[in-house]
Amino acid sequence: MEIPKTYEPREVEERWSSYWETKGFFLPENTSDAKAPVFSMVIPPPNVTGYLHMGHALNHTLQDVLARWRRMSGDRVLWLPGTDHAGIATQMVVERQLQQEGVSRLDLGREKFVERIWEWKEHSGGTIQKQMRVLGESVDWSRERFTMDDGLSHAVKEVFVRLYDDGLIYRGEYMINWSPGLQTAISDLEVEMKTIKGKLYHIAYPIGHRVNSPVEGLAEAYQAANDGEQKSGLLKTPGGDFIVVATTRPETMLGDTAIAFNPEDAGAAGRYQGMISRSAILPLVDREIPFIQDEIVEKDFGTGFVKVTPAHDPNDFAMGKRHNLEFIQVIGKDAKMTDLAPEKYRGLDRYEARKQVVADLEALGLMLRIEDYTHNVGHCQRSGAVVEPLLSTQWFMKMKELAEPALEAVRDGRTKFVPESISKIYSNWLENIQDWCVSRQLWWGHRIPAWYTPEGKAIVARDEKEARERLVAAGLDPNTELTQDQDVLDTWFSSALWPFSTLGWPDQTEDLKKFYPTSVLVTAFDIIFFWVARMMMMGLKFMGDVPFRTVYINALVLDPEGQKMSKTKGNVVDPLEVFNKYGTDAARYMLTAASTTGLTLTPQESKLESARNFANKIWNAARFVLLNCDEVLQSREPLDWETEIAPPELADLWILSRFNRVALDVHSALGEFRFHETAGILYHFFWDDFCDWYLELSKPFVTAKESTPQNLAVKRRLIYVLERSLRLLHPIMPFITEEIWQKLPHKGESICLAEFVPHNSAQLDGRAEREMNLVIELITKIRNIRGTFNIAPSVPLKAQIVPADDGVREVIIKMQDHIKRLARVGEIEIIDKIVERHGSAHSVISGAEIVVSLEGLIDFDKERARLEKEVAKLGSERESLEKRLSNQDFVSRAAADVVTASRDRSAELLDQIEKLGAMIKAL
RNA sequence: AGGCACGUAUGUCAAUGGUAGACAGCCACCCUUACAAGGUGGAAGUUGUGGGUUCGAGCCCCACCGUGCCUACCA
Repeated sequence: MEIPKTYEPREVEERWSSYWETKGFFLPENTSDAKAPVFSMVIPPPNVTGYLHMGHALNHTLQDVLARWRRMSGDRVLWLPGTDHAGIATQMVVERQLQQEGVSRLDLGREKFVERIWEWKEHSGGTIQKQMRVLGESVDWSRERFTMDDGLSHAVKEVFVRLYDDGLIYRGEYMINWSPGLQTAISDLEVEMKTIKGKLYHIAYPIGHRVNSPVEGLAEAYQAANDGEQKSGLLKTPGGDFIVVATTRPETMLGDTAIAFNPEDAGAAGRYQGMISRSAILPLVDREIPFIQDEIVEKDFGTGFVKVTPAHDPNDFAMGKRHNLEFIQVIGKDAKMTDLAPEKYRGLDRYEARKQVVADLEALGLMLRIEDYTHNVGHCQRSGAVVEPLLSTQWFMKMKELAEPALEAVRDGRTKFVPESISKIYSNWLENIQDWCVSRQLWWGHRIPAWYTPEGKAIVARDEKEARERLVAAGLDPNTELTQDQDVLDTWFSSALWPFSTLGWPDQTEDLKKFYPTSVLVTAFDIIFFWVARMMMMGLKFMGDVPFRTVYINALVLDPEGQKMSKTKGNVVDPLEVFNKYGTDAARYMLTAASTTGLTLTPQESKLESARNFANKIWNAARFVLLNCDEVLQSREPLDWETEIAPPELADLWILSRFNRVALDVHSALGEFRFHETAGILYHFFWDDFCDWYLELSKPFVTAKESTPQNLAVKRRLIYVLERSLRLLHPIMPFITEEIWQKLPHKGESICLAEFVPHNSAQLDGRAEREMNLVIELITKIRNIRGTFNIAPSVPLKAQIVPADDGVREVIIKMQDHIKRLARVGEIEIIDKIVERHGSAHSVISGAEIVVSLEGLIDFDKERARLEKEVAKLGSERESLEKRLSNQDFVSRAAADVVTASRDRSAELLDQIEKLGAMIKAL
């Protein structure tokens, strides 16, 4: 048999991923037991324009680990894949394409444009799906969904209509976030606040008089008025009174319809007593605007006067509503000044207008001060443009009523977050939730199912036919002309339905009954609000139950320097490159092992190397077995542990016990999403226990030329443990385990469907573990001596061992051949008492004393130092134990088993210290 | 501004209130018949600082210093 010395992942991976998919192993129907428990997950649908990034790689790996583990544990597993239509992103991609052809989407028209997008999707859209296939993710491709599919679109309409009928969706003119870059409204969540260095402009507004020619000296007067303790924004001059307001956006003053100040300033002792009865004349516009009092204005900020632009600022909008102000929209959707602005400014871009307004105010002497000012400005997440708060008619979803059940479901534990601390963040957001603007001025997406009569009355219905029926019901002419709303819904609207729309809702399908609620959602932290919370609300509203029992939040993947990855920083790591370089299994292992309790994950080259080495270790352990166990491997039937030819020996009982403990631990760790621990347990079991000890112990029998019954039994058990270990490793490292498993005696078509090893408590063997630990410790101590004195491995040593009791004696006799070989000792003598001390090195373990003859090799200073160091180490441990034990409070208050353990340990330490002391003395 | 995390070996991270571990790196010796992507042994820590609770604190509480994230927004 030819087997390469190092594991070559690439060739292996290609073979198995296509095999798995062709065979349909990942369909839940594949589970033979129709009554088996169900385990279901929906994938967080990636953006259809996207390609796999490290975050997906982590997210998908963890889901795959869970899916494979549950599948092997006998569950009917559904892991449903799909993508979302990413309205804005996708439209942008195709628009950019058109731009290169010199065509705009408007030239093409809506229908043709949407056709183009579908074409694009068919040809270029499936990148992530292809990547997922390469990675062998165990999703059910037969159930793949896309948010723009007929079924899911149907669900979207149904939800919209029902929410509307329930009064939870409404249309109205409100202040929304307008993205001038994208020419659409966006939701609050899509606005990203960035700190910007801007200016704060202090502007004087005249009270009760017009300013037609430049005013002198106002800036100085303003300076003087604010020099002292008492600051004031009211300037009295021979030419008349002025008030001063400050703004970061001077161009909006053209739309001012009031000046506001805090009611306390208006009171008897207030600075601005009496102002309420006066009015200002808006410079450059000459509009007379009133003063209003409003709590929202802070007295201590600036002058205490605030200009109010109800059509261009969310706070001002609220004040406008409260005080019945005029809403004058001076900036349009194209971010240019409208016809409602004075003629001079019309058509100017908002920033051009700002310059002009500033210049004009300066010319009039009304610009009193311009200071540097750092503040936060909303930017459109997608286009980067500065968001314009605009008054606009849009569709909204009422959230308060929907949020309450979603809060309750987490409070009462119907849905659990892992880690638990996430639930606080979730609740906090839901408790302060605002209504959701769901309409988007795009062409790609679910068109809003609303029709308008020529008079502008909106009829919400599933289709035009139903809209006409509803016309009749409303007593209107069914033949009246109807035009459908031009807008589409936010992509997240359809994503919010994902856990049930993908399963066939609103039809009561078998899948829906079987797989809803889903068992687990694995997702990233940053879409808790965008997605998780909204799914909770929609699931509870339309399915009457939570969409998932557990939400596991995976870590945020940082770059190797610990920085957040971003395209602008240019530090994005392509997971496919990493997976290619180190192998998919190694990369998966690294990601799993790095999934600790923290919220971030910093992949490191060294961790990947270590993971690759682990894969190679597995490969070579298997290589050893495959190259040496021919006669057993010829049998294709799985092997039994019990074999009549030779009874299990200590090492066998030990590894079996260890294996069962590990199987048990892995089960419970995965059950609680402790991925890091799972990876660690398996690593140490396979490398330390299986390779370093069990496999090493087996060597004399396995490599022996003659096949005695004992040799055969050892080989059989070796293969037995290896095959089962592969099963435990499979969820994390699917490819290498499949590759090897297929070469071993096994049952079934694939390790994917092999049983995930029932742990057998009866095979836990504390005695075997204790005895084997003694052997391991003994060998380690002798190796330690060899290392200290730099004795080459080729030089055989002579060891004497003093067992503490007959049990130990028996173990040493039983294992002496192994001990000799692994410690490279030529001769072992079991003695009752140490006689020859001079010229030997000594060691003490729990249960035995060891003497290694080093005639001519020993360095007494080194030996003394070594023993004294050991004494010091044990001594300090004993000291602290004794200190504790002499404390009456400890003895009386600490748990009994802790006290007992401390006493035992202390006695043990004393024994060893005394023995070591005697050894030093005798040197 | 408010909220939430986090500060542990050189790096990245672990550790139900019971004397701190892993991986990588480092030092020494070894190509010992699966693997040098390996083997054997070793060195490395006042757990950010200062208090408190407790028989006992890396872990719980308070304050401070430092770092990160989220939410909101101040004109």
